[in-house]
Amino acid sequence: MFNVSTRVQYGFLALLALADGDGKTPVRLGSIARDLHLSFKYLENIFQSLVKARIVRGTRGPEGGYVLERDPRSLSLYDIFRALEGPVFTVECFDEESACRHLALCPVRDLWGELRGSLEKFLKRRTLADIKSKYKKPVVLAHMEMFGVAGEETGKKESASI
Amino acid sequence: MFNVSTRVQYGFLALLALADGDGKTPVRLGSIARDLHLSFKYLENIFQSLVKARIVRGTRGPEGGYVLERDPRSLSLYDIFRALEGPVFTVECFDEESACRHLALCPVRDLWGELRGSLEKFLKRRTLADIKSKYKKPVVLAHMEMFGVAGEETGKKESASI
DNA sequence: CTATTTCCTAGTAAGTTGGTATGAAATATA
DNA sequence: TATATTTCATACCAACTTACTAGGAAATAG
Ligand code: FES
Ligand code: FES
Repeated sequence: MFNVSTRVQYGFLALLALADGDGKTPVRLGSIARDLHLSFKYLENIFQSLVKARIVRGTRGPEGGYVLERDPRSLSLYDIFRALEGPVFTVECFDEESACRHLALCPVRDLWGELRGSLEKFLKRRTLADIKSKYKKPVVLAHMEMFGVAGEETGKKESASI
Repeated sequence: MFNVSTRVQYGFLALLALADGDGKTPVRLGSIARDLHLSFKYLENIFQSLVKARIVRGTRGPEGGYVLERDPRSLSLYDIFRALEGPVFTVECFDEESACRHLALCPVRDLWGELRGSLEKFLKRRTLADIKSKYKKPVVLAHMEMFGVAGEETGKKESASI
């Protein structure tokens, strides 16, 4: 089965939030989590993988946050999958431990190879910049509107209503 | 992540074993399990799904076994995936319960749609007959040789060596 | 009647997914 | 220097999926 994990879905959305900015001023996870209605803790978890893969760079403390470390035009969906999920495509026949991997000529093995190839080709072709430029409106803003949130970015912590 | 489950791998291999035959005389799971070095019980489990999906038909008793119920030229890899794994592609954004599914215009949502499309297109294009005809040698025979098994189909239960 | 083979319903151990919890380390600001 | 803020690091957990196994009922050829 092919499942796009929530790690990838949320991570990708959050990366678009970084790409929406000017690329210089760090974006806090707190604001992304609020805007996209996602778990802050889970986003932190996800972003540690992105840091390790050198896709983003974080700076701590007040005025801290994350910036993209790679050019969105060369940052592919494949890179993001690899950073967040590890291997993109698995099949027993390709594993070291598999009994059948020594059969040189096998149409079934070839089939899995082609499937992997087609999948990777798709993922490598799409970059963060491609997706971002697909519609005029910033993606994060669009999702905020979906939740009926007013776009107050530096707002005063939505008032002390508790 | 995309994982081709062992259900699909083994099931596909076993279907090729049926396709290797004349299409009339039933093939027993016992012989397939022996030739491909797979678990008989697991194959039974897998074939129940194939029966339910009307891909194969079984007849019980001695001289029983399975035959293909569908033409290999129209039996696609997609059909086999569906029968054995259920949904081929899942992503939260497409689910009923997902928070974001009501956003009409979303480049990210479009991206997942394209990914699904590309995957399904690949799987629907390949048929059992295609793969079978890719090499001259029957696929099952090739795998048997890999295990160093002599091709004795109706053999005498590999002698009472226990 | 008996051996053989599929059919059917369960169950289960290991791995993956989708998160939480807790606290340490760094840093801007006062 | 003290403090609030933010990332960094490690560990944990519940629910779900995967990859099987178990035990027997039902059909059928000889
Ligand atoms: S060699 Fe792995 S399926 Fe044929
Ligand atoms: S609507 Fe689901 S990701 Fe945008």
